[in-house]
Amino acid sequence: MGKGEQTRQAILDEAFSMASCIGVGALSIGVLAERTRMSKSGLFAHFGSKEELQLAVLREAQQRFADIVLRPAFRQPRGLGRLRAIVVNWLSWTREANLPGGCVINAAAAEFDDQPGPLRDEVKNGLLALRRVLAETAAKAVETGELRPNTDVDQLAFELEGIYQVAQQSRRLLDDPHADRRALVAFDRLVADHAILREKE
Amino acid sequence: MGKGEQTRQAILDEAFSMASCIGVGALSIGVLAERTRMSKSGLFAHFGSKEELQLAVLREAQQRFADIVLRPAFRQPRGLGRLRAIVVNWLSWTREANLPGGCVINAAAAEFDDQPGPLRDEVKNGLLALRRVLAETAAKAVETGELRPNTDVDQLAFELEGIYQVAQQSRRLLDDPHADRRALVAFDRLVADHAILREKE
DNA sequence: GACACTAACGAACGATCGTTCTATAACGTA
DNA sequence: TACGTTATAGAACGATCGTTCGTTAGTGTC
Repeated sequence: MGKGEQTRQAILDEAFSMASCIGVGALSIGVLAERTRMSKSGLFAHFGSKEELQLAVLREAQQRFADIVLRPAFRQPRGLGRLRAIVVNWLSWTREANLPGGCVINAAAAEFDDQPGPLRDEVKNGLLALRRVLAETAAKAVETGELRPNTDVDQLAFELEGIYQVAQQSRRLLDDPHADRRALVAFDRLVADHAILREKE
Repeated sequence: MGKGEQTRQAILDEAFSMASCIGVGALSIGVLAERTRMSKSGLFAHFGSKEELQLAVLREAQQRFADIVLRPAFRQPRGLGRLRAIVVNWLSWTREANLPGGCVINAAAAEFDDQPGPLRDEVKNGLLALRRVLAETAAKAVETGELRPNTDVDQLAFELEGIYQVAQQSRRLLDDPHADRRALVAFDRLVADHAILREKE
């Protein structure tokens, strides 16, 4: 990795953790330069525009999400276990990644849902892709016979996303120490509703 | 209502709808003055500081929420019907209120969850109060015998909030036209899980 | 008609914003 | 060691930020 690439990654690291606290939209090149002990112009040269920097942060977030949440879960055999692994990793990924201020992606989702442009598109595509992964993982649990054949996997992905969002809000804003537990309770109930009943289990 | 109060309300109306699009944190006194055809200083005098203006917007949001979502629902007799009325009003309240850019409160929740101060406190208290209302409404449905006595009403409020959040995101960011229907499906299933079973219903 | 009070204005403040330009280091290759 | 390339710095730009100040209208009261 060349020197430039190395610096760029260091900037991105700092920007990533900053964005997690104040939001991608509130990122400031001046403050970021100060934190990385660079000049504004030197830092700026790595991205060409503020928007490009913000996009880079969003892409970085998606990549880390895939590395921390999805990839490990996919080492589980397909089925309900894999789906549950995703949820468990998902709930704790802001602690694994360098995200002192919570999930960048969901914050950006609320921030840009009304502002057309590349940033909104990036967030939208990322979340659509995630929904697809969730739905497909659920579909595999149908194949394995763990979920009922008539399960609406898109509805399931929808509800999973809801569980995640409220868990984040409860933990971060409302300081609820039981948020994760509540999220898992919700997940188990949700899955049980679509599970194929086995006697005595 | 005196002249001053009238102007202040007009400013607040505009700020409210602006905040819904760009977020409470991104409100700008200059832009707001332009939109209301006032001078920056004239507008500023009504609030004394930007933070005070932001607080006023958040309080306005909570008041409108109570007027549009809660008050009408409480005209229903206590029980599941009332709970469902809250959810239905809740899902559509951004259309009733002047909220072209979605729910201000939830956007602010994501924005300020990491920034201590009066704004975070205001949002947190508002959302805690909402959770309380939801839980108490559910508790009344236990009293009427519609929900099981051992229902965890706080867990239920938690999950309701999740359903709302993902519905917002699906509708606003992902442009999903079925978001509200999915939310109601989720609600009905959630309630059914805690309902007292009646034969043939 | 003088007076107090409120509402709004216009100008200016220092700070910070994103961005541009030019210059200077540092580095890789010959 | 010289040269081209890349990486970073420094200074300045015009714009906008929140805020302050002094002043001017409008309004009701004695």
